[in-house]
Amino acid sequence: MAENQQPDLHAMRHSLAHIMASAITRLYPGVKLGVGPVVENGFYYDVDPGETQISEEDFEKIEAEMKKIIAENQPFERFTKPIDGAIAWAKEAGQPYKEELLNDLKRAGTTVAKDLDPEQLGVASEGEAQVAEVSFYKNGDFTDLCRGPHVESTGRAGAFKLMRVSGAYWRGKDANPQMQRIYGVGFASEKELRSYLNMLEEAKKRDHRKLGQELDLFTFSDLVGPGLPLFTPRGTILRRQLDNFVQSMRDEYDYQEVSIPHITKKDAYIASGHWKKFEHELFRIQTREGHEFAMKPMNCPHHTQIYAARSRSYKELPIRYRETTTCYRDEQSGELSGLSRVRSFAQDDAHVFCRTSQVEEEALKVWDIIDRFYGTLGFELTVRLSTHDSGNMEAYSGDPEKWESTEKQLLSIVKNKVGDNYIDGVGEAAFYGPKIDFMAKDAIGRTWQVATIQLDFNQPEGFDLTCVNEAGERERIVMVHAAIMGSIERFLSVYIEHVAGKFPVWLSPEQIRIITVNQEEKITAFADQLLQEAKKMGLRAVIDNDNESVGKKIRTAEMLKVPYSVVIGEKEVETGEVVPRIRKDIEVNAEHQPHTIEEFLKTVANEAKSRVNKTSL
RNA sequence: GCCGCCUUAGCUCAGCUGGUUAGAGCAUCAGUUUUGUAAACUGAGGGUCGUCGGUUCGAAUCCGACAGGCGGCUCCA
Repeated sequence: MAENQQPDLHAMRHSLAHIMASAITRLYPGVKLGVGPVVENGFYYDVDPGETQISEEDFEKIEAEMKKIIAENQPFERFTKPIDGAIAWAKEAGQPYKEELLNDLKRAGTTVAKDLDPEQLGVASEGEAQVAEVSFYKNGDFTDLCRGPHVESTGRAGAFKLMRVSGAYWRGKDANPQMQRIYGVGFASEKELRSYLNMLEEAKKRDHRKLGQELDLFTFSDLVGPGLPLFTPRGTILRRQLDNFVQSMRDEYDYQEVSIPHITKKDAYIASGHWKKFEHELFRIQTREGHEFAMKPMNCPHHTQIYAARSRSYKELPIRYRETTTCYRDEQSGELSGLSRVRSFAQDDAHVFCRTSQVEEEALKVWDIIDRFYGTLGFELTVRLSTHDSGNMEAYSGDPEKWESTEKQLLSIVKNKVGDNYIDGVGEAAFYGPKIDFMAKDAIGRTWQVATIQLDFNQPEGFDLTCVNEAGERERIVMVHAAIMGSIERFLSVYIEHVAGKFPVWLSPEQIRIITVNQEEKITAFADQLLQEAKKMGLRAVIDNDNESVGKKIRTAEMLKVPYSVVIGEKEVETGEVVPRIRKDIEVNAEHQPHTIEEFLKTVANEAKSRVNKTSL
């Protein structure tokens, strides 16, 4: 079968992890080993080298040793030991982490930390073993506890490169000792390795932090503080255009815009349940009279109070509030990164207050907006149903039955919409309810969580939200939380990298750049006339009348990724026509040809209006 | 927050093992030039080498703390 002809990348990468571990053991005797699994594109091994530290400067040495082991073409030999014999082996070999894993295997039959009682992790056990024997793999003089599989011998492990070393908690718990995690990538051939490394270079080029500076979109200030982005005029245009697009679709579905303050009393978060869970992530404010306030980390409590300002009839429902507004969360400093994770961010937020019977229709309306938004921006979406983890109920509010029923409701919505084409996100729910999350796949194949539709039965309880029903009784309602971009900052980080800074015309901070050949009066006047016409049509145009060569000014326009530029000189003044220079990614139906100013501007304006990345010029 | 690495002009970076007034390109500003589709020429300004402290006759260079950034871990309403 053809499949058998394919190199088994998983086995190769796993073998590379062992080869790296054996190299490290040779170079750093006494090193204690953690785990060494296969990950996307490669592998890692967690090691505890004791007093010494392994740094990226040591990679050359480790790689050389690995290459030696590969050249020795040691066979991978599998053998088994009874569980108690294995534990004795770990003790003797001075491998306490392996011993801990073996104890878990013996007692619970697994080493997966999240499936185990945290109190019991790694504790030695007496009595009957869950696992009778365990397998080992040996290459050369290196032996490791391992389930396999491996390639036949070290010579067949493929091409690799060590990438980085970082800290990682033993078994992912921050109370545990921190080990050094050494990452490598592995591929079947040198050629594939090189093409992967090239792809990484490409990803670096479109890094939103780099483009944000080059395209003058946003900045950070040490005085203002980490995680607090400052948007320039250009960046603000982008935000505004994206937000307008979302809001125009919300308008179709009769959302009403509301407006709230950015701080609130602590009491609101006690009622919502957020205080209990996120007390330490709030920016807190003490008033001079000693009352405690907090910067809002989300908008639902405020919005509930607009709903709750008077009694509501069932006839009014659903009531849909929307607002794009900034939230503040005191994220851990090590978490902050560009626009992807910040301490102040704008949510394009909305809350629908409705009866349970109205949830499906409302969710589908939001879903429609999400489809149109991401479709327009060229993302492929996948859906995740994020539900609670019944083994970890302390992370959630409300009773389990209510969780079951609301999840069933969301499941049926998802099934109706996409059939079985969704991901099961057990344990991914919000503390107040299950949600439908949307993941966008970007132009270089990475996926990011973006939009979300959340069903909340807890906050209506906490804030006692009701409507008066047909029988004249107070009836509990539910809330649907819906963000399309989620956070504009985070969305921008994804989107800037998706398009590599080449925004479609409707989003471009600068749509047309008018370049003068020289500073002669008639040329400047013509350029200015073009500028005024463009402005009249609602286009964002800029004149570059600097005393620089035309080549230089073209270059500047290219580097700013302006979609259209026109050069204005003697010729244009005489004929009254322009030959637009069009950014390469924009699809054109014809060669660049002269157009009257009116034709040109009309075409660009149409393109901007229809939010496509095409032109009929 | 934790582990590791990094921090020299607005940006990108030189500055060997500590040794006189710290450099370059781009950007900025001024002058010359009046330019035709990806970088004209000349000149000028701009840095208490992230901050504070220490070692030393002497610190951009060595050590420490703090701040900020990067890569991970943990977390993510």
